[in-house]
Amino acid sequence: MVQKSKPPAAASEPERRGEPERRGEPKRRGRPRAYEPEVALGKALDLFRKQGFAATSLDDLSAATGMNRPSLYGAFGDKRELYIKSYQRYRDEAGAAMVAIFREEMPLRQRLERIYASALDIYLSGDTGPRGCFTVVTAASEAVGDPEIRDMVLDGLTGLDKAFASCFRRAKEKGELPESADPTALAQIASATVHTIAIRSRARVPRKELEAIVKGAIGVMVGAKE
Amino acid sequence: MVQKSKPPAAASEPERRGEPERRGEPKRRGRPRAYEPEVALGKALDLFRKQGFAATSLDDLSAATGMNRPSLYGAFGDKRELYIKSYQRYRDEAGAAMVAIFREEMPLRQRLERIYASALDIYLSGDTGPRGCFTVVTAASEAVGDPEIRDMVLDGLTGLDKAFASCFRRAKEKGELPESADPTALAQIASATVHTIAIRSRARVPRKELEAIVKGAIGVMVGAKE
DNA sequence: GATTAATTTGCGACATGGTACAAAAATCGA
DNA sequence: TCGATTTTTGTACCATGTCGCAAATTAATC
Repeated sequence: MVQKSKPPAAASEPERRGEPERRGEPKRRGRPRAYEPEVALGKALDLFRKQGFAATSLDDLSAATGMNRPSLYGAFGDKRELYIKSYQRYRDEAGAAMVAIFREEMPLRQRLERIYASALDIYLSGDTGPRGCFTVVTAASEAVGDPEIRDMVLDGLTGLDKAFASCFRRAKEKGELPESADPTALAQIASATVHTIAIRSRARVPRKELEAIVKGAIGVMVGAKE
Repeated sequence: MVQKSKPPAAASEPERRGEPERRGEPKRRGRPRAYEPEVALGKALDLFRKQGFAATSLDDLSAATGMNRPSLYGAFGDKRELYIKSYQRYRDEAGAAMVAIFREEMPLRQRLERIYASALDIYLSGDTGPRGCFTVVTAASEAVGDPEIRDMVLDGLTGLDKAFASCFRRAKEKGELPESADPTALAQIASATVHTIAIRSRARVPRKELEAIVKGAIGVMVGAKE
């Protein structure tokens, strides 16, 4: 029970009821919702990442979000739709962190180091256990049977491939890689390294070991650190 | 319904009832079982690989194995025990195929090609969809919450790492790799490549693309094919 | 007060994991 | 030959979970 139906009686004057981001929107009528969809979706995402789709019941979700089932249903649709929305949210968050590092100007090795450090932060976070990569976990489970989910997962996988590829291409142009380097192949190795640490993180391999894997992989990709 | 309770009235003489491997065993008393545990376990494994632990019900398992629930329970224990036994069976099968290739004498590049071809065969098989790598799928789902399962998964992951590492060490000794090559780092890349094709296979990436990934990775590991 | 929208309660039909128990089918001993 | 014994099978059952929905309730705006 996280956000429960306490009437927000704190500020007795009716001044937008503490909702943070309601700017120019057309003033919601009717009974105000007792939850914030954004934070509820975040809680749902946490649960799904922890337990997976099938092992997460609506009651679990209801307890975690503080919304009871019908409210959940009304706000997000059924369990599958909630899973999809959670996944989109994940992509927005995790993707944003990655994109920032891909965009910024820096040497190749440093960029890779920061990408993997960021990935490890995401995969190893979680109170009750490492939450792993939601894309990888979803690929392993729901993607086989659900075409819509599969397409989203594929989009995530190839998105990372492409980001890495263009990153290696730029590095090659700047002379950071030998002329013989194959940016596409390197990108797939880089993605594979992301996937392997995602998998291993879920098996509770400690961060030190994952960092060693990353270090070795970077060494193979851009040459051992002199 | 796969092996159903047809009394095996075919061979009317009571000559071991067609059960293949009952050699010198002390003659089972009581009503004979209507199933063969080996094939039932195989069917259970298929289902678990397809749907995962949580999404597979005892009724599903019962239907697939042709055993009804009490028989299932008596033969293998509860659902979790059955999952564990299925995983051990998978490791026996898939592991054997791999070990054979690792043992045999052949050039490094060929060995890698055969390893990955064998992996792809395993991951892409399945009537209803690619079954993927059971180790990877289990790592992503059950390994987080179940220490016993986690240990088995870790054993599988590190087993592959070690096999690759010793394979690269031998190759280096034989002069197939430059003196600067780092067998451990290469082994982790090789494992990562296995993991990435395992993940992607579940997202229904076509075999051609997976083979291209493998080819690129081999190129990075042992040098592009001249 | 009327309207609108979100909330809560609670239902109904069904699936789930697990078990109890009697009938069935084989071997063993006399 | 025939019953006793042993093991598996099949049916039925239980308590609990499960999803989705239809009322009824509450609170805000008009």
